[in-house]
Amino acid sequence: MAKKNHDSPEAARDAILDAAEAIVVEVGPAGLRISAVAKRAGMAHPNIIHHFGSRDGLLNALAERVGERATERITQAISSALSADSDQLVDAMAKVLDTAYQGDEGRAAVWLHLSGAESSLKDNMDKIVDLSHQLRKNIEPTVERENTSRIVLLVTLALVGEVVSGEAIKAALGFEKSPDGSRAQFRRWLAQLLLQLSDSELPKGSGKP
Amino acid sequence: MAKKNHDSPEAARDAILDAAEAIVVEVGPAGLRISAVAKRAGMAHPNIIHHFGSRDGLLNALAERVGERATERITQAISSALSADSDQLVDAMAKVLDTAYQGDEGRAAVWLHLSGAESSLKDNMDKIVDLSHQLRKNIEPTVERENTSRIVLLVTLALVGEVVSGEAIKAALGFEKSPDGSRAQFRRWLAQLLLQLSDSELPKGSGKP
DNA sequence: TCATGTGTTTACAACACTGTAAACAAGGTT
DNA sequence: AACCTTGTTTACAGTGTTGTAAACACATGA
Repeated sequence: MAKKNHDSPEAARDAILDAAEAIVVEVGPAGLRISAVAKRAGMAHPNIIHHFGSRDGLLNALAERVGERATERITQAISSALSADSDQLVDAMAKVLDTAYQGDEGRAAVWLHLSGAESSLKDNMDKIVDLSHQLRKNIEPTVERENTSRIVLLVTLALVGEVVSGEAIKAALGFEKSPDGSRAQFRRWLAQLLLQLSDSELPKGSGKP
Repeated sequence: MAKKNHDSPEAARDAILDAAEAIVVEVGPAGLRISAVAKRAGMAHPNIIHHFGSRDGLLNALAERVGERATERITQAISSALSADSDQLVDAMAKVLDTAYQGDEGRAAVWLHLSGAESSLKDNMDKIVDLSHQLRKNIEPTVERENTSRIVLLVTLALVGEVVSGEAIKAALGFEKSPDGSRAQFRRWLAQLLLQLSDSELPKGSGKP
């Protein structure tokens, strides 16, 4: 006896992707077993292969969806910062970092990329750099785009590191976990630092005079 | 017929750890198969279990060795920077970053930590913060230790991110791979930025006045 | 020379996981 | 009402991986 069908293949695919995303967030990319995904989605595991072709097909589809969502959330947060008053700027910037650092989509995106799943990373990064550069130009019109790229690179790498082993490293360095503890303070600190970089003199392009 | 024995159990363990480290660097922690390690070390796989008890035992032992070596290399580089003249400081600092970012031990340490292997992370991070704070105090005696921790956290997270998906992110952001390309420039830029942070006004601890 | 210890190997057991094959169920279409 | 399409399930095959058991080889010491 077959269980109740989904109305459309899209609905089934979405249900499977939801389950897969939750599991990836929990156990990481290596631990993803399609039988576990099937159990969580309430179906038998061959159904997943029917819809996505293979385990890799599922991972790639998930990477695509998750990358898009994370990028949309981050670009939205930067856009908010773009239209913020200057006295709210630090708050808005901290929120950008919160958005990037806290979202499960971001975590899943990193995990998936880590496991070799492909996604349109370049397009997404381009959008983020564009918006970030607009923000920096709002603060100081003469800033160089090259520096924007560098700042985005630094923050992105830190984000990935945060996702991968942030817990252990922060704990080892004595950053408290509690809300409004030193971790939230760290984000505020970083937000201020990034905004300050827009104003102050950054090292020149080549590094050598 | 058994193949030529190692002289001591330590020699055998070292040979196994060498092979395991090379493989972890290549394929990441999830891809480590003890049979592959055995093949590379020129022995049969049960011998690995004989020496380390289990696959996890091997991973933990490797994490310990690799963490110690990476920490030693990094602290050594910071110590060099400590005794550098001020006109060589940027070079020395860039070398610290190179040491951290390029070493295979660093990559393996991150991979292993990622796979759940335990190591004495806190002790190693403490050493690094101590030396970094000495360096910052040399430049400006009034710097706060809290800020040193934050800077080390930021750079460490970025290092982890670099190891995990640095290739893809840098490529997506248009950083060239060639030696002396924009990646080397990025490290120089970051080195100058970090040194500059020692001089300029950093955000206050709480972030709110 | 024999005995003991241990590094090492071959053969195997047990298990988990992915992917396949065939049948079933439920909807829409003619 | 019969048919076709497709979402879904059960049963199974195949493969790869960890860990075990027992035998083997080589060194050291009595």
